[in-house]
Amino acid sequence: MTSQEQSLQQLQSLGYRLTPQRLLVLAIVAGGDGHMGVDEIHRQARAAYPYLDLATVYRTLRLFKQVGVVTEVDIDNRLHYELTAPGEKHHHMVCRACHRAINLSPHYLEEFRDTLLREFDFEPDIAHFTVSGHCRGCREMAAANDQDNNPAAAEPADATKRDC
Amino acid sequence: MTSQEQSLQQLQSLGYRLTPQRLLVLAIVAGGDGHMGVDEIHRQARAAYPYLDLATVYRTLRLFKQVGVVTEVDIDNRLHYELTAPGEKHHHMVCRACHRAINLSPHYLEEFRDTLLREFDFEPDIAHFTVSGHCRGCREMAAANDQDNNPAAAEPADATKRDC
DNA sequence: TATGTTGTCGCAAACCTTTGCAATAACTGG
DNA sequence: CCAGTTATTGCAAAGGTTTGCGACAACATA
Repeated sequence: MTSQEQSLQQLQSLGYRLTPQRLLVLAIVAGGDGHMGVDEIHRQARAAYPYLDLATVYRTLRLFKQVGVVTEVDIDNRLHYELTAPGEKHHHMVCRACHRAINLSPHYLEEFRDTLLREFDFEPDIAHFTVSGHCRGCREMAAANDQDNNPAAAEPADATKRDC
Repeated sequence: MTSQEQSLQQLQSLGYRLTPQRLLVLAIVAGGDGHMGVDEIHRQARAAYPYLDLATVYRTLRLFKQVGVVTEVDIDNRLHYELTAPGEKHHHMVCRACHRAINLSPHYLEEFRDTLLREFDFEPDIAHFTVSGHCRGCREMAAANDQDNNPAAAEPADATKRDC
């Protein structure tokens, strides 16, 4: 049984129905290479089934996420989804500047999770966890720029407003 | 010099302008008790200055956040803001079920930050960090409910769909 | 296979938030 | 204190995402 079929069975066993729309969305996310934007998933899905509504895509992906079939990644305020590869689960670090996503092994979060659970009885949602910040490349670029505009003087707003 | 005045000076030194709108929003957030929703801030601000636009409130708060004057908390997909108390900085744990926010000492995140920085050269944005999950109370309630509906049988979708 | 139950769909409208733009106002230097 | 520069405003419209609702379709049962 493939992992896709497993997912479908799981959905069904939880009382959800297997609809063509869901099969389609699952197939597309599974076929994609890495995380995909909602609009891209919708576009591809429409090619096969033109009536599929965007709202349905959102609802389907939200369900898949809830059940653990897909992982949600928020990239620059846009939702992206990728198949949750069993056995190769990972979280994401998303760069606020270049918007690239870097995979992060769960190992780095487990300790954090354990601490919160132990100390506060708070169960963090680490299954869908995204850390935003600034990646190496963008940090180097920012550092270089700071050197350029070097000559002391607090740079005025527009330079400061750079995202990176 | 109060911490508010400090914030204003900082804005100015970064090249931003001190406008009545900004003073107003700052005063309201400072006057509020804990984090406030954007609409609430807007409503209160309008009482003093009816022309203030919601977009301006959003822009102002985004700026304040960027500069570190306020801390952003995402509660159930709605932005909330609170003054960044210097010396008492904290992060938040937000419960996906009851939507309450629990403060979290920075201490718990610093180690995590150091690791990411060391291992990946990735600087996480811990300054504005919110961990979502499920708090003690809601977890206990969920556990209790599971006991009720006990008699085996995978509960159908609607029970599973509960948020907590 | 026929029938009932109820989860799901498509549609349209709402939601919160961001953005483009021209007019305005805050700061700078003279 | 005045004029020039440019950050900021209000407005309107767009953006991505969610939601309410009636019609429909998936599953279970007989």
